[in-house]
Amino acid sequence: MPRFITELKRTHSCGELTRTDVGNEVVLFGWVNNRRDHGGAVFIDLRDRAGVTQVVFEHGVRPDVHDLAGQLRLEYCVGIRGKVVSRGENANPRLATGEIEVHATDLEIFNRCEPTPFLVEDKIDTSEEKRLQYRYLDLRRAPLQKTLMTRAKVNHLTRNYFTDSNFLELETPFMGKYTPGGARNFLVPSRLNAGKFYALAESPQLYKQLYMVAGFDRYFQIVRCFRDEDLRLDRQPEFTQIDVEMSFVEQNDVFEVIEGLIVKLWKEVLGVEIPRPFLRMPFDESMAKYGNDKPDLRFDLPHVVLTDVVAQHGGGGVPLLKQAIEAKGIVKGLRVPASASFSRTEIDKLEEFVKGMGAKGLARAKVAEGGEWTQSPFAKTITAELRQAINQAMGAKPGDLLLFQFGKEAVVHTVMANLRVHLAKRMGLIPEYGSGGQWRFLWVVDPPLFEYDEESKTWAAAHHAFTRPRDQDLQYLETDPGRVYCWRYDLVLNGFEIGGGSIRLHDPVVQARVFKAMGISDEEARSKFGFLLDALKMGAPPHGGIALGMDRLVMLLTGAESLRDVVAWPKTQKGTDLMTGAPGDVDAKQLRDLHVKSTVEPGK
RNA sequence: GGGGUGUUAGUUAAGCUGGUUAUAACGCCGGCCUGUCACGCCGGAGGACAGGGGUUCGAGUCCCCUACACCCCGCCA
Repeated sequence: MPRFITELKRTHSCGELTRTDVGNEVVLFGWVNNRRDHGGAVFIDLRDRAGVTQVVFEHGVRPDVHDLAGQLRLEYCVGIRGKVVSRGENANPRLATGEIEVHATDLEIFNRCEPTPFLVEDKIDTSEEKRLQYRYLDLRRAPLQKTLMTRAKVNHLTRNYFTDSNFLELETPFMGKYTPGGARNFLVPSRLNAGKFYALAESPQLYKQLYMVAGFDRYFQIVRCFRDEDLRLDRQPEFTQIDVEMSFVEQNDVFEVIEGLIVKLWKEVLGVEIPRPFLRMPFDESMAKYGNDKPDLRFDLPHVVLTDVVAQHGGGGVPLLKQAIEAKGIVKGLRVPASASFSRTEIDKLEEFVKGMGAKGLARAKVAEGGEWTQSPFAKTITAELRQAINQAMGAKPGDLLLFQFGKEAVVHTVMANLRVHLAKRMGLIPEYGSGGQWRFLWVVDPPLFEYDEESKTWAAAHHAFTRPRDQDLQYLETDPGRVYCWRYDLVLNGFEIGGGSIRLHDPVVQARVFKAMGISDEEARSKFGFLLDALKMGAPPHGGIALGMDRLVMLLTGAESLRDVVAWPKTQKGTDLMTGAPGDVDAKQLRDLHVKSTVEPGK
């Protein structure tokens, strides 16, 4: 028998043989996806990343090969040689290669396989814990193989798109200087510099701006970023950004380039035409109507801000509302149409849901024929005037359910934003996972430059300190910082933030005023960002850019339920790698070399 | 730091108001079978019920704590 690999080279993948190959001799390599042993004939579904082909071993053809085939088990890695034969009447329409099969004349078992911890099949039937522990087996499954192939395609298309548009792919350091603010950094102790630490880059932000100063006026990079923050369904501690920066541009120029990329990706990957230009919405409108800056626009269910209405009526006889107004809180309502018909029990469940997010409760009212409220804690005390005003503001109709939140602005927004999405899923307006075939792209634009930090009683940069304020707002920089809006933008798709960026502040004079408004002294600014401030004084061009969350893009493109399904080797919610056991212990000598001493007691 | 869901053969699940030997399917092992494709048939092995503590005559089942996984709040400029 000739040797596989050295003498018998692979001629085809397991996904490409068709009728036209009938009669040809082929060599296939792959894994045993399934076996059906009939004694005199053994059927094997042979799988590689391209697909599955049925291979038949018949006793009458080659008794020795047939005997060996009898040893085959799931996930054995094998090579076969044989002849392509039409299956005629026995064709399997569920298989892409179902019209043919290969009658094997040679077989080599490259490697046997112990019983796997779970069956390698398309529709997985095991815990995510097991999948992550044996990730290389999980990755053998066709859905994940397709996802990673899509990911590779997105990489490829992105590189071509930017390269064709005269962008340069330039790299930036992962190990840099720790800069305060923003995401928590992973730290790397320096062996050569006792007591000093590198920080892993949370993004290439500063370096890409310095590329602009250096004159590389169109930059992009598909780059890994590191953030030591708690994980979520759409957040991993290391993730990939499509990072872009351009000189001599305004916001519209950035949108133009990015929309072009998105349209291309959706067309090439999904065959879907995305209309341009994308919708735009001011940040304040998004907060008011949806409670966050990443609204899912596949459904309506808007919030109604009732703060002013309630204030005008002095709380309308409801003590809780009065207190909320007096404490400078806000009041929001959400109208659930009568058609949704939530039962009392279901509404109580909604209340549990919102309490888990910091809500004190879930005030509700069912609207009766005459506009009266029933099943409501407010029904008895609220004045008819306020009730009517709220009904009118919310467009309430008989049978509708009105839900309310009031109190601290941030909590009300968060609770109502999550409630809105939760309701939409319960009402079947959007699926639990996936796009449902709807792609609602949105630019959220024009946010405030600062947000007030209750703890430190200071104005902090809502994003980063190098975002360009709107020219017409510069007059308020010293007197009323909350009125200063800026050239910042987020790209949102179906409730996910898939990108964000800004036009940068390249004017050193304005930069100094921004730092001052933030209560940052010149010395402090110098010590933290001196290199960038110097650079801005040396002919820095006007510039701006954006970073797209590459993993999230792929997650949405593939309909994956979580970022973990589009990252080949992801971490668990506690940031561990269940396959390798990282993070792990290191020995005392390593720590000594790094001038590091752990504060954790041994055994803890 | 907080709220929620879960953890029973290799895997997925069943196991009721606590009761004697903890079931099933797939996988695995042995045997039979030449047209299966969720192949079929016969036989077999395989379990510290996540860990610890408690209640009880008796705990997979009830209570408490811990660990791990997942979802969310905080956090993520």
